[in-house]
Amino acid sequence: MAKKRRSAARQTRHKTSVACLRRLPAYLQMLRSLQNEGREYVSSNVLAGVHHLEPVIVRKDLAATGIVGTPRLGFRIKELIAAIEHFIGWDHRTKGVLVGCGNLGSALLGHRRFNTLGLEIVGAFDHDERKVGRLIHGLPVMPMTKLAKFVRTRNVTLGLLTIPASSARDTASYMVRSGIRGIWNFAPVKLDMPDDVIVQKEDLAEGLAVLVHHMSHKAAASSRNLN
Amino acid sequence: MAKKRRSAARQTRHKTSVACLRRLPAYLQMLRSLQNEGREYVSSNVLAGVHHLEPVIVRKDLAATGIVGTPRLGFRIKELIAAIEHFIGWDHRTKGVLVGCGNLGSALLGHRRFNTLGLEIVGAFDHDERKVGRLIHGLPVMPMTKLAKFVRTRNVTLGLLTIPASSARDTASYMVRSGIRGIWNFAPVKLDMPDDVIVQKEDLAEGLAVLVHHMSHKAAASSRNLN
DNA sequence: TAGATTGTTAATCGATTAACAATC
DNA sequence: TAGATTGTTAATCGATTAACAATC
Repeated sequence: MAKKRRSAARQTRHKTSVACLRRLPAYLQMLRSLQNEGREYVSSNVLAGVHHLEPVIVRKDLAATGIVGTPRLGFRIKELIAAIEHFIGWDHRTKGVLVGCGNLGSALLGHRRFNTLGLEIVGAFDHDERKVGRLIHGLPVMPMTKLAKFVRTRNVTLGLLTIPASSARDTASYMVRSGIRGIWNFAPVKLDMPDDVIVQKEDLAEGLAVLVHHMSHKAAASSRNLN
Repeated sequence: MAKKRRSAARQTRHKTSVACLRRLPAYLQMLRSLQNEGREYVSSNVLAGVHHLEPVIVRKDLAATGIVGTPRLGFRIKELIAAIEHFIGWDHRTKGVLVGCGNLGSALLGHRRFNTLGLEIVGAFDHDERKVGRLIHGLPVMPMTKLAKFVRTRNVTLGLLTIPASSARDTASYMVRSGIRGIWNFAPVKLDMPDDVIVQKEDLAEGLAVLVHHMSHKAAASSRNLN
């Protein structure tokens, strides 16, 4: 029986699928609000309501975090929150610097939700000297020349890249040379980085393409019936 | 032979995968810059460089748009751009209204790249009366009470939802009652909508979870070798 | 105990990759 | 023609779903 139990935890060794990782934050959000309501246990069935998921998918995802539930009761919410946070890496704060204080960059600097997501933006940088010194949501914009020292003394590992496509590649290299190990890339450019640097690309165009295609297609589908 | 040719175009009828749709914008971006360089043809091999893709994936994706290439030459860039834009629905402007002029909303209002992506935000709205009347990136913020009439007279089909989670659901319903057919949802909430309304959810937490997990895991992987 | 819910194994589905014939 | 590149069919892979035994 003890052997059985360990097997669930061992799943952690399987390479976790990106699909699973992307679903975990939604569970977390729901779990927190259930916890605020004073509930103690939750079933995979309830959690599945967070999107349009099958309960068995939820159980598979949760198993990946090493958590074990109780038949008839479900999962202990408190335990589950801790397990998911630990699994993602949100149980400790990750410090990040933001490079590129334009529209999007400024918005991210003011994004309070990051507090809930284990991310703390501790420094803002920009190439543009005219922006240097300004306060954006309480953070002073610093010149790029101070990046390397800042990253080292503050022990920052993550960088948010929010500059135009043209200079994104050079800036990213500079960030990595400064000690950054992971880049959240909001520029519409593919970054070629050494293997030990993690890059996560974020591109609004992707979601918009899916949305607009579905909208045009839905319209097409109904008018096609006229044939 | 003519029959063979038509079969490629016929692929359009297959339900297109979301994965494919998400890749198309990146091809488009590269195609445009190749066109600016004056090139006329491109191979699937070159396009594959846009991410870390296999050329055969690119050919499959392009086939979904109905385009047909030429052996040895590749694809005519001009034709290909038109085909992708048409397929996604970016060959005609989609008009959108933005609801929620906070940090993120303001940033999106100033996001010039949407011009390239067939999206034109023609109106900005907010619940907060104090924001009404302000100009954000040239657009005046309007009160929610004017939404329905605006949507109808301007023939707007798309809505960008950038308000806090708490009121997102109610606001979304109101948008749909006002005539909106598609919602680009930036609030961390699942929206339950009638089947004929398309919802595309955008959640930064997903990408961040993937990034942070990979970063922690990479670190764990190297330190694990010490055992 | 009976019943609800978990965890696991097997089946299905769809997307990616491999292999290769067609063709300019 | 020879060779590069396309388009297609078959094989592989991985994720989702179905089925069900385990268990509180």
